[in-house]
Amino acid sequence: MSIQERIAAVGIRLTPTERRIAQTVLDDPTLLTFGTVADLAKQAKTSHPSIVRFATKLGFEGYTDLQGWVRQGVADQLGTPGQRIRRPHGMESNVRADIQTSIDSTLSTLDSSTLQRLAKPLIGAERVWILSGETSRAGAYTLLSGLSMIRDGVQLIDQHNFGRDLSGATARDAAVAFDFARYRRSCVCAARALLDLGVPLVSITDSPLSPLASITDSWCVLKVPGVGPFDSSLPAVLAAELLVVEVAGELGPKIHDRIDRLEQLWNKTETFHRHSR
Amino acid sequence: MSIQERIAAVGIRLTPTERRIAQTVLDDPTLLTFGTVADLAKQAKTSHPSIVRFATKLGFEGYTDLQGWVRQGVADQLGTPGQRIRRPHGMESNVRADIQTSIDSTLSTLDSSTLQRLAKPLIGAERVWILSGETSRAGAYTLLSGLSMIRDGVQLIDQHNFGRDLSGATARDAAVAFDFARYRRSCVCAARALLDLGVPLVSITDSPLSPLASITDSWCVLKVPGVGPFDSSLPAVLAAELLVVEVAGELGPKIHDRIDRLEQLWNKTETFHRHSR
DNA sequence: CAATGTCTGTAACGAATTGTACATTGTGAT
DNA sequence: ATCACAATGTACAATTCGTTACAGACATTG
Repeated sequence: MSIQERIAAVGIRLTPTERRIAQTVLDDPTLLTFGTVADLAKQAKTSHPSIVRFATKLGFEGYTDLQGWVRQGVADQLGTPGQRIRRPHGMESNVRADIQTSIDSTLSTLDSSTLQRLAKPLIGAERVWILSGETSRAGAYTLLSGLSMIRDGVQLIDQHNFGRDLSGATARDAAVAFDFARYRRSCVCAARALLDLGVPLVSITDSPLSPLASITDSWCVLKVPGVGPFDSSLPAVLAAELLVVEVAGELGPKIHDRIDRLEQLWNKTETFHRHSR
Repeated sequence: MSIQERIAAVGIRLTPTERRIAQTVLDDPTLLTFGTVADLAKQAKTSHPSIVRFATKLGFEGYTDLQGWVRQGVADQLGTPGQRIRRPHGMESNVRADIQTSIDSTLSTLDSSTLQRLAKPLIGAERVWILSGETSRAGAYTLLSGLSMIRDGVQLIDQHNFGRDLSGATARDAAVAFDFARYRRSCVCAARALLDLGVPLVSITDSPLSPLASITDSWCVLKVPGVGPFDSSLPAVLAAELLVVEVAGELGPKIHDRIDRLEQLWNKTETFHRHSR
């Protein structure tokens, strides 16, 4: 049983101060292994007794008992240095390595200037249309969610209603198309239709040979690793998030008011659970 | 420089008792990291001052100094790789580095055994319900998409129709809940409702303090980096994909037929663009 | 509005910590 | 034998530790 589990076990019964202590402990595990009551109290901005109460609430006799338990845990790991680097066995390590390099590659592909170029059409656009295939749905959703929070008029287009939704698109709008590997016919068609209407198109795909890369000049190519039987959505999601950051950066302080209003709305409608952090 | 090297450096100049202390320290490194002067003295069958003299002869101010140095050494190895990278840079907010370490941390959190534990309820379940908050929507979609391809009865629950959709859930089903940071009230409520119905719940969250961690025993905690104004969805998506891989692996060759059939269906309905790759 | 109970910080106390002054022992040289 | 000196243990002082008692603040309830 880890310290995380032990905290979670009583998580709901913790008072605000104890919750703060828990967070502090989770942020820096060394505090608990090496630190004293005073150290912890200072870091969590509370008093000594609250630390002790925290320890007892976790089911220990006192702080000494708690610290002893934690130390026993790290002492066990300390004894066998070989255990520390236990590599995941089997082919799994390939999947993990692939994911790492994929993220790495995506980050270097989407460097500052590329990102700027891709984000540019989205900043001044009246509306932003988002198109996506199946494996890239997560990326499209991320872009929708992120962009919606910092600007109006963002629409995710479902494959079932291309005609209805796209009919009002104009050259003052912009579109982002995600499409990977098995290019969705409907997605490609919709992208072509938008281009015909004069809408600037940003396409995020996985090959220069993609049907979407050839019909626009704002595009990027991401490397998509296979994870298990299917392709990973991570590069698409990462690209979407970086795009949001870029657009947010360009819009600057204008978005602060917007976010504040969103915050107030959430509070009023009690969207969130009470004990948030 | 390790403690062994430091002892060796002054090895020749050590007195008999100091030599005994050194041997004791080398036999059990735990004594130095956690023990007090009294503990060490007892173990080495000597007196308190000899311990202090031993510390000073090694070039430290006193025992406190020596122990602090040793603890710093193990603390460096103790923290996660992500924490280690972040240490020297201080509070620097580098989005790209944060993303890298976040992926890194997620991969190490979801090791083979943890993944197995989390995936287990999803394998035999009659139906799988997926709940999600806002920032984790992308992860929920990824799980829906991936799981749907390898098994039947996967449902993504929208916050607007919890009641209608969940009413038929039974103890033979399973549920996966994504919820991060600002815990969605509706998501927490739905999770509780499912638990009341006896449905096994797997929760993927960002803190042991999450309301979802405390009410189930299949859960994991992911580190979510801030990307721009909002939190990243990458850890959730990655977790979802790894879960799919795990479930797919457990189901084994059964899923091959299923995928083949899916393939044929796609071809017949011409879902994809002709020039694929 | 009073009563009650929970939460949390201040103050104090005994135990344990490290470091130091001093006494004792052991050893080798003269 | 005795002196010099290093090695080691004893005793004590100054902190610091963890813990407990107590009282004020705060919210909740009747």
